[in-house]
Amino acid sequence: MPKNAAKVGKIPSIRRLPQYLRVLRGLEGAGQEVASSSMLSTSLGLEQIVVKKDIEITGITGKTGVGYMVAELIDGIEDYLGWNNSSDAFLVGAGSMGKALLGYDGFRRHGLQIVAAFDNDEGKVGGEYKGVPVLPMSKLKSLASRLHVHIAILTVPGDSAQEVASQLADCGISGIWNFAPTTIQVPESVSVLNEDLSASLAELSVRIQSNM
Amino acid sequence: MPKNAAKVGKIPSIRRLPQYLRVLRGLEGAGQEVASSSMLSTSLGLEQIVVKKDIEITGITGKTGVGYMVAELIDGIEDYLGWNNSSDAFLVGAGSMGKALLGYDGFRRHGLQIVAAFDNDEGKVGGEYKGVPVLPMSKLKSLASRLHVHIAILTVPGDSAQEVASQLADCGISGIWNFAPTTIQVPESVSVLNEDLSASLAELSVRIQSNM
DNA sequence: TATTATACGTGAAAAAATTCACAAAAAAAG
DNA sequence: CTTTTTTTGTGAATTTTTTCACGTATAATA
Repeated sequence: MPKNAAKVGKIPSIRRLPQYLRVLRGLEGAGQEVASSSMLSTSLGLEQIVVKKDIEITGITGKTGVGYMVAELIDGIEDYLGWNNSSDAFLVGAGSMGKALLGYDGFRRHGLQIVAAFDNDEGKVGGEYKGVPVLPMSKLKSLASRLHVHIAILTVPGDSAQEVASQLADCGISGIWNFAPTTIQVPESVSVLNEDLSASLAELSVRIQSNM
Repeated sequence: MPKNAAKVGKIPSIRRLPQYLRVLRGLEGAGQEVASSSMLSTSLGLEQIVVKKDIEITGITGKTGVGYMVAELIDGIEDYLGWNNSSDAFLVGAGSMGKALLGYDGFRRHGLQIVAAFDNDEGKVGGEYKGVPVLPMSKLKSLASRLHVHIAILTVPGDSAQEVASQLADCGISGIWNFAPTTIQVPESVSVLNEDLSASLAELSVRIQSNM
């Protein structure tokens, strides 16, 4: 019925998968070999059926009456997300948000390795932060093609976001994680994910107002 | 039909409202008095019908054949979000992410004023960052009740998030914006909004894989 | 061994969100 | 003044996501 045969999958489910991964890794470290949906659901504050349906999309099946094999489920989720083979990323904009993300060690665990940061502030260029070199914007294109980097984290101010995004698209980047509070226009071949803090603040504001 | 008469509203719509606000403020600054859904949709890369339906939830109506009054729409959205009367917030955890958020001046525009930061690192306590004083955790409870603060931004490491969240709930905080990569358990009276970076990374990863 | 509790898998129902389709109003154009 | 274009508002259809209900398999218990 729908035109797109290759469906993307359920986005809310995809967004919950990392939570399972986090719990499962803890279980694995504790030597637990099996995990049930009820157990995962209580430790994450979700409904059991949500866990089962989410796991279903990864293709991993458990054993009736027993549960899921922890190691197999971890592999399955990582596989589904493409997080088992680490991919390199650039970070553009070494301001405070950029630095915060450079300091976030969770990315490594998720198969994302920030290999270089870029900025056009001469005071920042040349140095390094958390082991990641800060390079001038002029080096972006040559490095992108040389290192085959195709993910970029965009943490520049809103008014330069569009220009940088265009540059990134031009460099062959295929995914932009946009932290700037601006809508960026890129060719269709580039996936953009907006990390919009004000959206979350809006949701929280309304939830507080309605006492839930 | 549904049990809850006071429905929260459509969450995706709520999360998009700040985008309209951003564009509308730009228009207002440029002296534009009227804005149509088609114009808003093209500048944000959304479908026109999405814009119309989103605006519908705020209760603001436009004029057929003309559009929406910019000033009225801004007011209406701010009103709906509760962003017209500024509310104070605490930030707990003055690490790199905490500092990045303290430096994010967008909050002010969204009616959120961070009045104090808390940390238990003695090296940080006593100083200030971006004009916000960094106080010891021990001061949290007394200040919360004295200043009637009811929103907290949680930027502590994952392993102390639950403990701090419990403290916050104990202080009468009614909304927690959780940046820690952990599920926190709080009483029902407290709204939690998880800002899960790994969820976004998961979504981006899958989208890149499926070439869209 | 029989019974009970646990737990997966899945088709179907329900709810939420998006998209369509079109009537009606206003402005612009001819 | 009439026609065309633009645009809101909304009920309905569609799609997506969540939730339910139940069959079946496994383990534990009596």
